[in-house]
Amino acid sequence: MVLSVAAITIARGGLLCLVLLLRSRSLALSAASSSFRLSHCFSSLPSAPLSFIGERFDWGLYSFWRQGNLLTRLKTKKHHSGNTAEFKPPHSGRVRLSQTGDSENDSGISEMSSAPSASILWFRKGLRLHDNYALLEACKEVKHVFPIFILDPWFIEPSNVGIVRYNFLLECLADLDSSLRARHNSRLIVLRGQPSKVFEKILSDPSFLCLDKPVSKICFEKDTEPYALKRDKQIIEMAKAKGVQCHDLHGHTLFDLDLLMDHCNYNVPMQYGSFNQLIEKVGLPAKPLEEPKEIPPPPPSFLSRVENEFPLPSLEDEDIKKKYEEELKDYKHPALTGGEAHGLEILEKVTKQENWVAQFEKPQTSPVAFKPASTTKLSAYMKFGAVSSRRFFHAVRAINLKKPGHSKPPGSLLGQLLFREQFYLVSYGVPNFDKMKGNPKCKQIDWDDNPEFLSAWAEARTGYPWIDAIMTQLRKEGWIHHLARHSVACFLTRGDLYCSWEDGAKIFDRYLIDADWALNNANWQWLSASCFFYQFFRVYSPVAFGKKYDKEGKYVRHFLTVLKNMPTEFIYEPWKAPKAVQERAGCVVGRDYPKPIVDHDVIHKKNLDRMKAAYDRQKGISSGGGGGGAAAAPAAAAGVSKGVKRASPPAAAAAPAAKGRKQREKEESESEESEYEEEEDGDSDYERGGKGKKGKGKKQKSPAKKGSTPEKRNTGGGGNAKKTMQKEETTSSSARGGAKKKGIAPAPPSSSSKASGASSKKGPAAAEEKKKSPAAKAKAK
DNA sequence: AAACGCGTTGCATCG
DNA sequence: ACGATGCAACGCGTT
Repeated sequence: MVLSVAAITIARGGLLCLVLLLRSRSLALSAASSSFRLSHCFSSLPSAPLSFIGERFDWGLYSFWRQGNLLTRLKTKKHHSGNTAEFKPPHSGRVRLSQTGDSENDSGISEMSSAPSASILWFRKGLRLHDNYALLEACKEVKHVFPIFILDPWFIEPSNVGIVRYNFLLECLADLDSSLRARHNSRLIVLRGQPSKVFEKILSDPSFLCLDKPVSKICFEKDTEPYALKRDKQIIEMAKAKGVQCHDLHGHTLFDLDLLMDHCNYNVPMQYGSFNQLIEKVGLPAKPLEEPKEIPPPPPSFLSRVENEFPLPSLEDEDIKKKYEEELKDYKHPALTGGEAHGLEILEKVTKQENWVAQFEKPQTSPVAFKPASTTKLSAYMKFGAVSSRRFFHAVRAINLKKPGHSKPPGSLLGQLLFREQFYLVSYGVPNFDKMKGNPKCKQIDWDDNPEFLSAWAEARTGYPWIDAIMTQLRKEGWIHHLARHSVACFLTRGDLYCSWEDGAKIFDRYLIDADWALNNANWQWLSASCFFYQFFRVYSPVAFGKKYDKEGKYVRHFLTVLKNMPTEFIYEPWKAPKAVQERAGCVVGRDYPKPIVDHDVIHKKNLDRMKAAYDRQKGISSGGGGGGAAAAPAAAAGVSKGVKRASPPAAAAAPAAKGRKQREKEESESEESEYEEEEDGDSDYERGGKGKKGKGKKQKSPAKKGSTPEKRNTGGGGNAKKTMQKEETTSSSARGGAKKKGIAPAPPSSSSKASGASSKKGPAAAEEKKKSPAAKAKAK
C-alpha cells in the first residue's frame, strides 16, 4: 500500500513504475472470482491491495488504479502497425491487435503466419457480416475461416436472460448462418460450453476442425463488459501459450474505447459536454465497411459435420424447454425479429424518411406509442451488434448533410449514438459500474431494502396504472419507450419506492431485448440521480406524466385490460372513482386492481428530503437535525416493511425481482439509445446543440430552424422517434393481487381529484402527430 | 477560486 | 392549446 501510494505520486508521468504496480493489479484481477453476468469483473477487486471499495474512497489510488488497469491491457497488446492496413479502424495508428505474442515469440508467430491456414472468427456481440473488423482480419491470408458462436451456459439461465431476449439472440444466429450459407457457402458453427473449455479443445486438437495443424489466429470483436474482459483474457492467454495469434478488434462502438481512453488520459468525461469535447478531438467515426466478398469456408469435410454436430440452437432444444418452461407457456413472439438482415431493413426504412431523421428530437417522441412505436427500435440490434453503430451514424449523418435545419445533439439521432458511446466509455473506466458501493462516481444513497415494493413494481401491481401498464408492456414485449423507462425507474427509486437502482437494473436486464450492460446501468444511475443527473427534485409523476401524452389512457387500457372500461376521468387514478363507477367499469380497486402502493403526493416529498440528506452526507455535511432524522423516519412513515418475507423464488421470472438487494449481496458476496447529430456544412463535425451556441435566449430549440425548411414535416407514417433505454420487468400476472402493500395507504377512493382529462380527441394518429411536434409546430406557425 | 452557466425529456399554475 | 413562471435548488465544469 505504501508502495502504491508513493508510486502514485510519480505515476502521473512515469509509466514505468505504473507497469510494475499494474502487474499486481492484474494478478488480483485474474485471481478474483467474478461471476456470472457481464458484470463483475471490476467488482472482484475488493481483495486487491488498493481498497477503494467501501466507505472511504481514495481518489489518488483510484486514478492510479484506473490508469493501471487499462494500461495493463494495452501493454499486453502489441501494436502491429503492419497487418491491419487494409481495414485500419479509424485513428488507427493505435489499433491494438492483441497479438498474443510478445517480442520473443513474435518470431514464432510470424513463421506461422507465413503459411496461414485457418482462422477462427468468434462471434459474441457483433452478430453481423457488414462493417466487421474481426471478420475482415479473419479472412486475411487464410484458406479457411471457421465462424463460430459459443453458447455460454451463463446465457441460458432464466434468472439472467429472459426468453424474449434469448430468442432474439437465436434469430441473430440463424440469420448469420443463413447469410453465410447463401453468400459464402459457409456455416455458423455453434459450440456449447464454457468458452475457455471450448477453445482448449479447438486449440489442442486440430482434428476437431478437420485440420492437420492448428488454426493460426482467433479474431473477435472487443467487448468491454467486465464479464467479457475476464473471459477474453483467459482466451488470449491460452492462445498465447499455444502460439496462436489473437486479434481483438474494436467495432461495437463508434470509436475504439481504448483510443478514447488515451485521449482523455483515463479520466472519463462524466458530463455530456466534456464528452463532446473529447469526441471533437477524435474526429468522425470511421466509415462503415461492407461485408467481405468472400469468406473462405471451412473444409468440406468439416462442413458436412456441422448440421449434426454443431447445430443452431432453438427454442425447441430440450434444455431450453425445460429451463424456460414457465415462461414458454404464454410466450408470444414479440414484434422484433432478430438478425442482421432485419436490422438493416429497419435502418433502411428509417433512413428513407429523411425528414423524420433530420428532425428527430428525442424528447419529442412518445412513450405511449406502441403500434407503431415512436422510435426506431434499433436498440436491440445495436446491443447485439447486428447493426453497426458506424453504419447507423453515417447513414444519419448523410441525411443531415442534406437537411440544413436538422436537429442536433443531444436530442437528435446522432446525439443518441453519442450518449451510447459515452456510457460505454464511462462503464469501461469506472470500477464497479453496476453497483453503488465501490463505484466512485455513484452517489451513495440509503436506498431501502424492500422486496415487497420491488416485487409489486416488477409485477405490475403498484396500483398506479401508468406504472403498471409500462411494466406489463415490458414483460410482454421486451421493449418500452425511453420515457416510459424514465417513469418507472424514477418511481422505483428516488420518486416513490426508494428501492435501489441496482434492483431495477437487474430486472430491466432480464426483460429488455435491448438490455445492454453499459447503457442499462448508466441510465439507472441517471434516473435515480446517482450519477450524471442530479436534479433530484424533478420527479416524474406516475399520474401526470402519462396523462400528458395520452389523455384518454389508451395505452393503459391496452396493457391493463382490467381497466379498459374505467372512465377516462379516472383512468390514471382509479382509486378516486366512486365505488359505483368502479363497479360499473368492472374494476373495483382493491379487488380487481390494487390500491396504490404509496401515496405519491406524500412520499415523493419525503423522498426528496432523503435525497437531500444523502447528498449532504456525501458532502461530508451530515445534514444535521432535519436531515438525519429525515433519512430514517421517512422509511418508517412510508411503511417500509422490515421483516418482509423474502419472496420465495416463485416463477423463475419473478425470482430476480423478489430478491432483496441485501440478500443478494450476501449471496453474491462478491444500457439505446442514442443518436445524435451532425454538422451543418461540414465545418464542425459535431455541433453540440446548445453548448456552444451563445445566443440562445431560452431554449434554443433547434426546431426553430425547421420552420424555415419546408420539407420538414414529413409525416412518415409511423414512426416517431425512437430510442430506448434499457430496463426490464418481470412477468407474472399483472394486476391482480391485492395490494398488500404496507406502505402508505393511498388516498381513499373518491377523494378529491380532478376529473379532467376527458378530452379525447385524437386518435392514435393524432398522438403520433403530436410527437412530431417540432415539425408540426413549426409548420403551424 | 468563488461564481456562474448549464443540464437529453418535471410539475402545477397562470396567463 | 401553448408558453412562461415559480418551485427549491442539485453537481459539474468552466471561468
